Amino acid sequence: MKLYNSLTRAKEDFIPVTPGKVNIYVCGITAYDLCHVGHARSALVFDVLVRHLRRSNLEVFFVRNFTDVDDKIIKRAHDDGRDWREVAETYMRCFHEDMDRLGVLRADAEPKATDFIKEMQDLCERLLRENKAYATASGDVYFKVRAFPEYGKLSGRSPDELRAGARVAPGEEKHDPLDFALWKSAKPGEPFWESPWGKGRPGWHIECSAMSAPYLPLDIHGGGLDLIFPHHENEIAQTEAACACTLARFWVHNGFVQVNAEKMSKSLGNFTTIRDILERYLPETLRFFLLAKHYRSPVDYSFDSMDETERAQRRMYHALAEVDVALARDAWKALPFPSDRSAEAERLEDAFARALDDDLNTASALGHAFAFLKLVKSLLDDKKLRNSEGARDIFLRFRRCAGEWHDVLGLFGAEPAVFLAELRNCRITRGNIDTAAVETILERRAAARRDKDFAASDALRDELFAKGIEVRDTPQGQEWDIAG
RNA sequence: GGCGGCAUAGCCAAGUGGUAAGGCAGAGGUCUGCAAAACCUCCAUCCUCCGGUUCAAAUCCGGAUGCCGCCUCCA
Repeated sequence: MKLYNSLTRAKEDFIPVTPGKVNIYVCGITAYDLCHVGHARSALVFDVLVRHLRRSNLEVFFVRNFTDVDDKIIKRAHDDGRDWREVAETYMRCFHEDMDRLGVLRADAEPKATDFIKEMQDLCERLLRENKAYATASGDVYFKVRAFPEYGKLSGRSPDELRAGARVAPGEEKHDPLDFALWKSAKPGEPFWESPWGKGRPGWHIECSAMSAPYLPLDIHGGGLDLIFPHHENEIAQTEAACACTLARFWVHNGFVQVNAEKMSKSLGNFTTIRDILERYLPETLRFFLLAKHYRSPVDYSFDSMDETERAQRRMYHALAEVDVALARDAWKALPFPSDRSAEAERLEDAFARALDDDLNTASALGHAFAFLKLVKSLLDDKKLRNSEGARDIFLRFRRCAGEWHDVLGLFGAEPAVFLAELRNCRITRGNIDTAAVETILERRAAARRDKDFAASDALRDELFAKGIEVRDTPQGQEWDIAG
C-alpha cells in the first residue's frame, strides 16, 4: 500500500523492514482526563490502519503507550485531592471503556511509562556517556540538541530557526535554550524515583523512546499532527543519538477534529468528550462520521453533521435489511442479466480495497460502498431483474462486501434489524419523546382510520408531526419515527 | 516572525496530467385516500483568483487572497 510519510512529506510505497511483519508504535494518551473526539479520531485512524494491514496478510504488532506520570496528572491529582497513581489508573480505564465502545481494537502491547523508569534512566546514562546530554547541579538531565546534527528533520525546522523562538523557563539550567529535559529533579510533593542524579522523574519525550525501544526499528510511528514538534522530533533525537539506528521509517500523523474550524482542545475548552457524544449518538455513527473524511484532513464536528451521518448510515442498514429479505427467498430465475451491472459490482468491490491501499483513503472507500448500495437498490426495485440469478449474485457480493466493511472499518456489521431498532431508540431518547403519549395518539388514529375518517386521521398525524414524529401507513399498520 | 497544511455544488466530501465518486439537503416522477418511507430521474461546461508549462490541468510550476495548524502542554 501507499502511505504518506511525514518524514519525506510524500506518499511512499509501504514496505516493512522485515518482510511480512509490521511494527507500529502510536503515542497514546496522557491519562489525566476523559478522552474527547480528537482522541477518538486518532485511535480510529490507527485502528483502521492496523486492521487494513492485517487484512493484507501482514503480521502486525501494534503498540500504544500510556503516559501515566506527568505534570498534568500530578496537577489533576493535586486539584482532586487524589493520589496521582489513582488519577492515571482512572483515566486509563476510561480510555479503554470509551475505545471498547467505539470498537477500537486493543493494542498488542500497552506499555505504561512508570513500568519503564529503569530503561529511561539507562537511556539517559547512555546519552550522558556519549556526551549528548548533561546533568545539572540540581539533578536535571538535558538532551544536547546541538549534539544531534539531524535535529529538525521531521518537523522541517533547523536549530537556528528555532533558536529565535526558544525560551528558558525560570529555574532551568540549560546550556542552550533548545535543549530539553530527559530527567527532571523532583519538587516537594511530587512523585519521584531514585536515580544517579537524585530523586526525580522522567521527561515526557524520553518515555516514548524507552517504551518503543524493544521494537526498533519501527515500520510506522504514529500520533496526532500536533505531536510532530517537539515530541516526535525529540523522540527521534533521543533514540537515534543513543542507538545510532533509525527510530521509524514511516511517520504517520492524523489531522485534528475541529469545532467551527478551530482545533478542538483542552486549552480552548471547546471539546466534547466521547461520553458526551455517546449519550446522543450510537458509537458506530461516530465511527462512520470520523472515517468519512481522509485521516489527514481536518474534520469539523457538529450535531448537524452527526445527524447527516446518521441518515446516510440508516440508508445503508435499510438496504442491508432489504437484501437479507431478498436473499432469504429461494426462487431465482435464470433470466438474461445485463453484464455491465455485474461488472460494475465487481469493480466497486475492488475499488474499495484499492482506496484503502492508497494512503488509507477511507472517505473514497466509503464512496464506493455507497455506489454499490445505489446499484443494489436499483436492482431491488426492478420488478423483473430482482428475481434473477444475476441479481442474486450481486446481492451476495454486496453482503460479502459488507462483511469486509465491517472487518476493516468496523462499519455496517451489525444485524440490520437490531441496529435500526437501536438507532430509533437512540433518536427517541435524544428527541425526549414520550413514547406512551405517542402510542395513545396512534391508537386514536388507528380507530379513525378503521372508520375511514381521514380528516381525523390526518389531524392526528399533524399533531404528531408538530411533536417531531413522523407517521407512515404501511400494509402492516402505522409506523413511526423521529422526523428528519 | 519562522515552519507546514488546506481552498471542489446550498452543505459534507473523494479525486495528484486525459476531461468532476459518494453522502446530506433540494426539484420532478412512481407508489399512496392524502402523505411518509422506498425507488427512479435531475441537480458543478467546471474545481478561490491571476499568470505559466503541456496536445491535454481541479490535478504540475510561480504569484495573490482567505482559512487552519505547529513553534508552550495537546490526538
